[in-house]
Amino acid sequence: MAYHFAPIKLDDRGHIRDSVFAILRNAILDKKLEPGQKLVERTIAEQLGISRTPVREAINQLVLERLVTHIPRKGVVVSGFSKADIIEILAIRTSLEALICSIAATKIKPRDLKRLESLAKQITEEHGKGNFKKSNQLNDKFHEIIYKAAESPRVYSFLYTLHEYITKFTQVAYSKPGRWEEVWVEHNEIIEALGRHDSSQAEVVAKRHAENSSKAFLQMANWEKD
Amino acid sequence: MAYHFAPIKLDDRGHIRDSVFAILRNAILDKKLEPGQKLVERTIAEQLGISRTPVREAINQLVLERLVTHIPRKGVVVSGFSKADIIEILAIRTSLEALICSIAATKIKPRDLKRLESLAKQITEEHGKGNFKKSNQLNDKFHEIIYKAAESPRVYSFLYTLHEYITKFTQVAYSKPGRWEEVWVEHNEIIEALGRHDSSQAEVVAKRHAENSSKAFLQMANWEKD
DNA sequence: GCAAGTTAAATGGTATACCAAATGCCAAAC
DNA sequence: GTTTGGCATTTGGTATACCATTTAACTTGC
Repeated sequence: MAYHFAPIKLDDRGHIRDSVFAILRNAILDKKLEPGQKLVERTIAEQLGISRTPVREAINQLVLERLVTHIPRKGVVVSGFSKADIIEILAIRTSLEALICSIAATKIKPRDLKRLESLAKQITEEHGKGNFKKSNQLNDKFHEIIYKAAESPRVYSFLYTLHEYITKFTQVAYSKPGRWEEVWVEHNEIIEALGRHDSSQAEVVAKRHAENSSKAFLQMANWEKD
Repeated sequence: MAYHFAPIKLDDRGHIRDSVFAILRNAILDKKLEPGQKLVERTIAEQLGISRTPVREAINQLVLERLVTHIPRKGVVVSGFSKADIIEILAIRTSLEALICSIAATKIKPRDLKRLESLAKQITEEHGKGNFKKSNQLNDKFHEIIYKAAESPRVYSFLYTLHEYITKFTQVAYSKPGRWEEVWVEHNEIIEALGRHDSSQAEVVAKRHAENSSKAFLQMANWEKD
């Protein structure tokens, strides 16, 4: 029930608030902090061996990311993610994946297309060898290349955040049987559309890819709560 | 060049940081603060007659909204919005409008459909009478009803923020000749799709509506800068 | 014994104090 | 005159102190 954090290491030259933000965020996404749990500035600051100020700033950022909810005159509590929340997040990701892919189609360079082709092959290979962790990493890289090719900083950062929610918060071993064979096909459809610089087609196939991933994801995740 | 803010009124019981955030945000969106201008915590705090703390928190929020940029060891400066930025923002809005409309189609109640029908008529009427301000207000209300019907808090708040950027930051008298006749048609297409609870169709017409609005907007806004 | 009022603890919001890094200016040395 | 070293100022980051509000417990009166 109670939380406890080890004192923070001050070795790094980064800002304490960012470290605190990462600590709290990971604790929530890893479910070390349960939904409904109250976060008390002073307590966290004492445990980390720092003052309230950076803790405050970290908590403010968590509020803006909706990972915690500020209840006036009550403090902040860890938000719960309902099934409806997950569905909303997946839907947003789907929309923005389609968007970023259609933008990327207009800007992508041959070099990145080559890297995508190579990655798509490797993903399938590694999965065939049973290296699921590796294939997931490569999959992330695949999408990251597309994200970056679009040169759309806002869409990129939205998608990055959403991606972390989806993969970290829900610790689903993301591999529905047969899904990776579909992924191979869909990745090639995406590469093909990007290669032809066909925005509308890229949008269509990226949307379908994200929708299928979302479906597979929801099927794997058995949700209890509403 | 230099900025100056009047001392803040402490009458209201809301948090000072929120007031400061609103003041700075409006100043940026209204171009009272020019891009590249440096924001100094102490200076703003002194001018507003408060301490640095709430100013700090307000500035942090502005950083997260990308209205100001934090340059390490330099301070925060007001971000400029390039044409590419506007295009990105319009594209995100288009995607999310299509999404929220498709969600709304599955959830909308007869009462809201009635209100939409009535609003669509009023918008056209008021525009016909030359009450452009009024028709714009009603138009916002029209979209707000759809936003709320979708019961998707994250999409809603994204769209809300984007809407403020688009309308406030760019002070375009948003009325390309002939556009409102199209709007009348498009609004009715949206109402029709929502009424049939046809998600895919709602998505299609909402996307087209947002795309056309974006086009009209970009045509009206003559951008000088890259 | 129960209820109401008063007080003390908890907690978040704000103000202020302190510190470290960086920048710029001034003086001294060449 | 130029360059370099050092000091002062600026500025943001962090710590701490103070205040207001709320909650809860305890006491006191019925």
